[in-house]
Amino acid sequence: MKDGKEFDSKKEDLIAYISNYVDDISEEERSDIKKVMHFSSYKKGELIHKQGQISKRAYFLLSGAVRFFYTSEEGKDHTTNFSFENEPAFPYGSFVEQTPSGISIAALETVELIWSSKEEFNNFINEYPRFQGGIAKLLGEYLLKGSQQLSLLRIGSSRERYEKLCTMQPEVVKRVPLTHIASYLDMALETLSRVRAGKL
Amino acid sequence: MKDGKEFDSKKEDLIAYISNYVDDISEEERSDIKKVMHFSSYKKGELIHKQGQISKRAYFLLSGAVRFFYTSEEGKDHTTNFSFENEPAFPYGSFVEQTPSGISIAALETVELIWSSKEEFNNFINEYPRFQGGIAKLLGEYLLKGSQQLSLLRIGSSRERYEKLCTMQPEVVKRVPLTHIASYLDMALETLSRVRAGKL
DNA sequence: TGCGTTTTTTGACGCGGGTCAAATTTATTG
DNA sequence: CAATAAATTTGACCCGCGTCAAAAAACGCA
Repeated sequence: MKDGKEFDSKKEDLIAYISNYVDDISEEERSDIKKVMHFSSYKKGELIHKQGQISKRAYFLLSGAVRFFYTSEEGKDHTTNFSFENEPAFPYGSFVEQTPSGISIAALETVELIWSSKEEFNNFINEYPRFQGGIAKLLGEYLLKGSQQLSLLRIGSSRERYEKLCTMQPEVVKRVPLTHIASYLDMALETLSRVRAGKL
Repeated sequence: MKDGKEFDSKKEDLIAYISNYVDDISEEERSDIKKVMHFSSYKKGELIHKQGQISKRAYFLLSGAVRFFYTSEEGKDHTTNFSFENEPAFPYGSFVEQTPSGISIAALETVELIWSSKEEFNNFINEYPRFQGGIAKLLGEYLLKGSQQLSLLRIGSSRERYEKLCTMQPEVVKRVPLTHIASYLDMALETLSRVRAGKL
């Protein structure tokens, strides 16, 4: 929860990411980006954001992995996405429109991240409007990619879906426990286990 | 294919749509938007865009309905989206990055639309950079909504998925032939038919 | 290192829904 | 309005995968 200039170097990761979408970020801009970003960390299993709450912070992961999921009326968990280091991780719609989010975010491993509050974020965009288009595009692309992947992963036999995941998101297969992969692929844990054992 | 000022009034629909994302569009801006938009129409069944080609035009539907789909290696059709009047309809990633698209777009009914070429579109954004953020957001939201809906529609039993579609996209149920609805919901045509008959 | 907890595997059983085939209804067109 | 084509329904068959139960393996902590 500490937050000093000792983390400035880590914030460079975020700036590097943004610079793919906004050209020639000046020294002043870099410095102001760093000013609005704060450091936090979470332990494995902790909730970073809870379904139903309004997102107050835009997170960017420095290390670790998180899982996006929602709980249906019947009380079942449905994983909708994963994020890893150097990726944004927050409920976009909820943050932008300040409405209750449909999803929770939980740490799968120890997570280090930086974040900006909605207020700071808005102030920054007002100060530097040229960032607006780029950041919208950046977030748009990131979210769309995730959402399209999910759609793709949900057609075909269980074997096919697992194989798609292996090629499309090898990182997930390596770092995420089977329960959550099964939930992400929308199949029973047992089925996933059998697919991996080559029995299906 | 004709394109005169007789269609100016129809182009207002597009401007109305954009004005949800860009404030206070001036008379000059309106007029320049109209200048870069052209009119076309397609008959039922015609291809508006073909999988594998680079998208050259950004379409906005004035009337009618279209279907987005791709053909897998095995030659099967997979419907991924529908668009109706007053909605954009083009392969966004392909248009933006000028890369081959993964999807085709076909007219489900007689379609009237307006479009802007990539070149005109770019010129317009360069001329009026304040539109960039808003348009990125507009397209981002539209695409994301579609993609998220698709993910939702692909979990649960066939009956559940059909019921979700009825509440989420009643327009689709009304106007789209069963074959394409079945493909969209990723279930066999026969299954969809039985669900509707209450036999499943 | 040993014990308890969590994760993953394995087995048995049943049904939702896919596939193939054919009938029936609804559109299209001369 | 007949005639052909297209869309939708119905039936029979069967297998992929969900569910329940329990064993085995891997992990976490004292």
